[in-house]
Amino acid sequence: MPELPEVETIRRDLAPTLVGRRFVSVELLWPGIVRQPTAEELERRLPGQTIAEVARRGKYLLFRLESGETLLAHLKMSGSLVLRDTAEAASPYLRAVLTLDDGRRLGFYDPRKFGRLWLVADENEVVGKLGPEPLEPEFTPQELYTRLLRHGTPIKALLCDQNFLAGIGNIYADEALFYAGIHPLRLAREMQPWEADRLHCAIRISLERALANRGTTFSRYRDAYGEPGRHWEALLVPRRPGAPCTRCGTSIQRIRLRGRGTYFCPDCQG
DNA sequence: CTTATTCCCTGATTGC
DNA sequence: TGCAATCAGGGAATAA
Repeated sequence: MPELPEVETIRRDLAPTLVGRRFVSVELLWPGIVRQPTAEELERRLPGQTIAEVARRGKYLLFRLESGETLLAHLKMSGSLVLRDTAEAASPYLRAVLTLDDGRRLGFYDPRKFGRLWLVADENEVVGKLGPEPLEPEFTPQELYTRLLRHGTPIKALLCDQNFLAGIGNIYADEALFYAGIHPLRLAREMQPWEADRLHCAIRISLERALANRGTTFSRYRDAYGEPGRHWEALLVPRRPGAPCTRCGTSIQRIRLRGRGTYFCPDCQG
């Protein structure tokens, strides 16, 4: 479950080695990984293209190419992108290998086959509808408050909606709401201005703390070197029902919201 | 326009 | 112990 901090960690790992490099070949061990165009067309069009920039939008990684086209990758639940200078160890989960002109290889591993690749002329075809980037200056408490009022849905569901705010998923939505002291089922349009301020701050701090620890690994997430992140131990909300709240010791509750496990402290987030 | 539900996929976990 | 059923979840597609 790579979310913004995990994808940004991978981006920072990849950018210095990939910018200026050229793709020389594409090997699709599971062609279903290509969402757009067809697998055959991506195999034909990507080789020979040089990487101008490695960017991120929400949970998407963007490899902007000198041609103006963009290669996009989404890791979804269980994907990882690992850079090596030798051939990959045999793995049943290796779905694609992108080889670069310096001999390095970018392996896309994904046990659950949810992850996808796109090669498009206009990246907005894929990421155009995403909400604001929470760490960018355009995301302000005032803007958050105004937009919260337009929704009659539980705040947790809204935080996970990529068209409302890009990059937050199940874990960091729970973290931010805990930090802000807001119950996950509170309706967005009932939020008070000061609560939107606290939430805005809480979102940023939750993401920045995780980024400083190179992301949260609790099962599969790996950085571009194949290493786990260190943030699992530093999460404010233990993701086990009945575990003591890190702030007050009360038993952490688990509910199901939109099919997602939601953890919160009934005392701190009353 | 909004919000809610189903489905994809497979390793891990739970239940009998 | 073993095997089947259930769980986990990001987001597209679909329904309302």
